[in-house]
Amino acid sequence: MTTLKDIAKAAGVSHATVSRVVNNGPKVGPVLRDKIHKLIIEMGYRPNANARALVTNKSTTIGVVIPDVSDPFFATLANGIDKVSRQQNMQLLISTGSLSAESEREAINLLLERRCETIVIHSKKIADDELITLFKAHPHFVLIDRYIADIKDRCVWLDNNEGGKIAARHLLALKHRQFACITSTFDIDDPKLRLAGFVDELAKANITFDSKNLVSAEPTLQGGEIAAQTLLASGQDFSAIFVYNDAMAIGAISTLEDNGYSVPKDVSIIGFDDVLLARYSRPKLTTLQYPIDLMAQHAAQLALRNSQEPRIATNKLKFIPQLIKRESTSTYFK
Amino acid sequence: MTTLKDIAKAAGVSHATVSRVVNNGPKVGPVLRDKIHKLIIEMGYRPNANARALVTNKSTTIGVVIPDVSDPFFATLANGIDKVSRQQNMQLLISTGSLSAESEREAINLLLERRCETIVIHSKKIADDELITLFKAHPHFVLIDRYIADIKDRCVWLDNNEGGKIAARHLLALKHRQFACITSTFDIDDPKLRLAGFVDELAKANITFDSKNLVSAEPTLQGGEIAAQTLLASGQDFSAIFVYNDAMAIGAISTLEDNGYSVPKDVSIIGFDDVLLARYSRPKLTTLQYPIDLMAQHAAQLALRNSQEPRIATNKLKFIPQLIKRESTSTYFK
DNA sequence: TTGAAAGCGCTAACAG
DNA sequence: CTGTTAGCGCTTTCAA
Repeated sequence: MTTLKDIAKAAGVSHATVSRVVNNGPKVGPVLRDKIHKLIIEMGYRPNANARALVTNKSTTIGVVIPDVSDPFFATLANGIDKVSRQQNMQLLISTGSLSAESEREAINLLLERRCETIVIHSKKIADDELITLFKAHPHFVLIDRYIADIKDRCVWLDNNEGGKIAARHLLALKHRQFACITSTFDIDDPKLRLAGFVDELAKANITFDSKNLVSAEPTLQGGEIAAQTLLASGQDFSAIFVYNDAMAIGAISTLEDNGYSVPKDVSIIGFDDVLLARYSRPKLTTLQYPIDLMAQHAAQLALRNSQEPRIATNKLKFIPQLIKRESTSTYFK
Repeated sequence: MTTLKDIAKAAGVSHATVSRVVNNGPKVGPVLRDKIHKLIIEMGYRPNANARALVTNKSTTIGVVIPDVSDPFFATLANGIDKVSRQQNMQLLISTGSLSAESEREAINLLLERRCETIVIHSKKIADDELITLFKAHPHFVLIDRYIADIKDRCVWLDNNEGGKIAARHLLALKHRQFACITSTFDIDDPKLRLAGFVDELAKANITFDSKNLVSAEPTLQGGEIAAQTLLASGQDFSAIFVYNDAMAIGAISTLEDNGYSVPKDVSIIGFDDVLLARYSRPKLTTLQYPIDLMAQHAAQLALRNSQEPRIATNKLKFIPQLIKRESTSTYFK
């Protein structure tokens, strides 16, 4: 590829001068400037970003650690970050670290080697302690979708617990009194927090959640189908189900309807996340919105701000899921 | 950040030696090697990828130009590339260039500056000529989702025309004789090719497609809803609709059902793409599968192979959409 | 087996 | 306004 020197040689000037015109630097004579500009176009010169990064110690790159690009949730997350990075003329470097501590660590390391300006990390598997150490060492890291008290001003997170409470209040207001829950088998905090919030809120209304009505499965559509089958087979009574996420909720609905139960007439269902699917399932799904796009944008802004001194953390860090009332929940009357 | 020199100083050796142990290079004494290894861990050394890229002229980066990370189609594309790049210890640099020639160009340039090992480009707006010139200048580029004859051994593409034909054959076999089409207003080739294939195949069966039954809208769910309304309002007769993509098809279905038409009983609908939604809509959508994940993997492999001499192009380049028969189409009988 | 030295392409003083 | 120079962190000969 053409380099600064090539241009300099062709123009009969020093490479410093060429560098100046490339960077619109301090005054260069208009004649020279024009001549060099022409040469740059003609010879198809493109500055080498690596060389630049090396000398300036800036990389115009924002790194993102996510488990999987194709998952709509993470795709939306990445997109949120991309939106703000484009505004700042930065680029997205994605490092996929799927759900093991080892691979998350590896993903972070790769980004570290790239000397990204800043890094937004979605990590569910690395332990709190390790993350805390890591974040102390790298002031430009930001954690998304997870709250750790010791580094709380660098966590952009959703209050899952509150989400569970909101779900409970919604169903309670609809006069439901017997509940079931479908949760995820994945060993992360989110399902526990959502469930705990839900159960706590029931308790406040003097309802003890019967753990026989709790079923776990994989957090997928199929998982939801299976969980609903289990629930049905158990012969327990319930008029409403709080489901870990929308995919499972939609799976559960299809099982229920296949078994002659109508949603919401016989059973109310509430999901979590508000993915695209939720809006177009039949019945349309009542759910709790996970504003991941917005959160990602905030995380990116925070990250960018943290990457430069002085660090000011005025960002919104904690997000509350919002109830999206659609058609899968209704008043209980029997 | 810690550098090679820091480690060298701490170990009392030259930085060349440290470089050797970092790269498992030619024999370094086992004692030294151990000592240095320890120091590397202790001091948290991470090689600077930019410096490395500069000197080796390799970047272990694979660039991707797509309009939008959050669109499930492109997210899947990116994921396909990510899969093969991970295998090769490469990383994904995403450059979003939305739907204007200028921004696509800009996205490519940014990747060029990064000296990516190779670049997979999804471009719908840059003219053929310009792309041809660009590709001649950069033998490591690969074009995805578009076919240009002059650079055909570097295009990984779907035969959209054939897709239209397959749709037509399917509906014809189901005894439909009166058709409508919903197409996209976006000024790219895909909708035209799909439609042309569809119409041509009808012609083979001696059916002239009535252009009054053709409606265009934005290629989104809402677009599909609107298009179906227009179709309904026109009062034309048809028993089957070939829709540009799944999102529009699902939108069309919801409009039809809201207006008292049952799918597929009254109207058969066939989509295109086979996105996730297609599998979980009600009725489940009959559609043509766009194997974008697979295509992206092939593109990445081709790209990687093209980035090193000698260039051998043994890859599969042309893909044919496959009919996925679900519930939204059925035999016509009236 | 190890070190010295050159240089990748660029920016940023510092001179002139 | 322009050139000279040093050096970013690293790999890679070439010597020792």
